[in-house]
Amino acid sequence: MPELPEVEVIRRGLEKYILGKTIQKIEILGSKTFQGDPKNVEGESVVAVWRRAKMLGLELGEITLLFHLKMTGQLVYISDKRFVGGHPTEDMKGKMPSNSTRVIFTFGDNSKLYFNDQRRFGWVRVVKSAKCKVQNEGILGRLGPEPFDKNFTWQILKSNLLNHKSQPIKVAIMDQSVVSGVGNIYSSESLFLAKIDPRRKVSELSDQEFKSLHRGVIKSLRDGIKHGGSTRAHFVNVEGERGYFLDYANVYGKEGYKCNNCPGKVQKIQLGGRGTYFCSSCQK
DNA sequence: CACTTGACCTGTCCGC
DNA sequence: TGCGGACAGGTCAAGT
Repeated sequence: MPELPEVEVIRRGLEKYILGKTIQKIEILGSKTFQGDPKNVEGESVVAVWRRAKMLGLELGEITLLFHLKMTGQLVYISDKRFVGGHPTEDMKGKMPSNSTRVIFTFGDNSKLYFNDQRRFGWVRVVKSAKCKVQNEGILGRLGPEPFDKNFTWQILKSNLLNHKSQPIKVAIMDQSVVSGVGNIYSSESLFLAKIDPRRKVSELSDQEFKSLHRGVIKSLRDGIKHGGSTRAHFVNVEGERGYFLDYANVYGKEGYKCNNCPGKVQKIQLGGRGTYFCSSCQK
């Protein structure tokens, strides 16, 4: 599911609600989802909630709970059997855990965090904190720069993309070693903002186009966060609320609609096996 | 070696 | 109403 904006929206919600709380109990309903020994986690307190690419870390001192939500993962926080804020979606009302709940964390104040994941691609792993922080090894090692970091310049973007010279730019920009956190929705949106045809080979792009794309990536991700993330089917924040970025998106999911920028129509094609949306009249 | 397809899972939607 | 197939936010592995 979530790309960078959705994971960041979840991170902010977790920071608000569970920072400082002690994990008292872990119930594992889907054994594949939880990797590691829950005994090492029970009794530990959350000292930080961070995000790297599309992964979330709950820092517990010596160890960290590392989450990847993949396509349909959700983290929903419930206090006293009521939603803390917002409005529960219909299918959540009165029935948590739902049939897709895989792990339930109970905190010292008896509030709970539900890890739901319909397709079971997502996971949470118990890892050593120190290893997590060393970004040159392990699971975080192959990730490209964070798009909001100062060190993510257009020159770095260009240089990383040039490791994928012959790929279509849409496929290359989704590679997590190029820039981390861009997935199928925001890649289409970034290329629309940059006015670049998603089928173009990386090797054909000019410096001006790398600059535009760099701006487009940052702007589309920021807009995603601003609107609470993208909900196609599953994404909700920790309060169970959907996100509204897709109401503002230019091309994703807009097949057949008029382009926001010209008289053309938005088209849908397949690239690297993924649905790709663009306007062939103004993306060249 | 570069690129594509399949696998991992479950659910929904669409056409017949 | 039922059935088959395509498709869905991600990432690996295997195949060509």
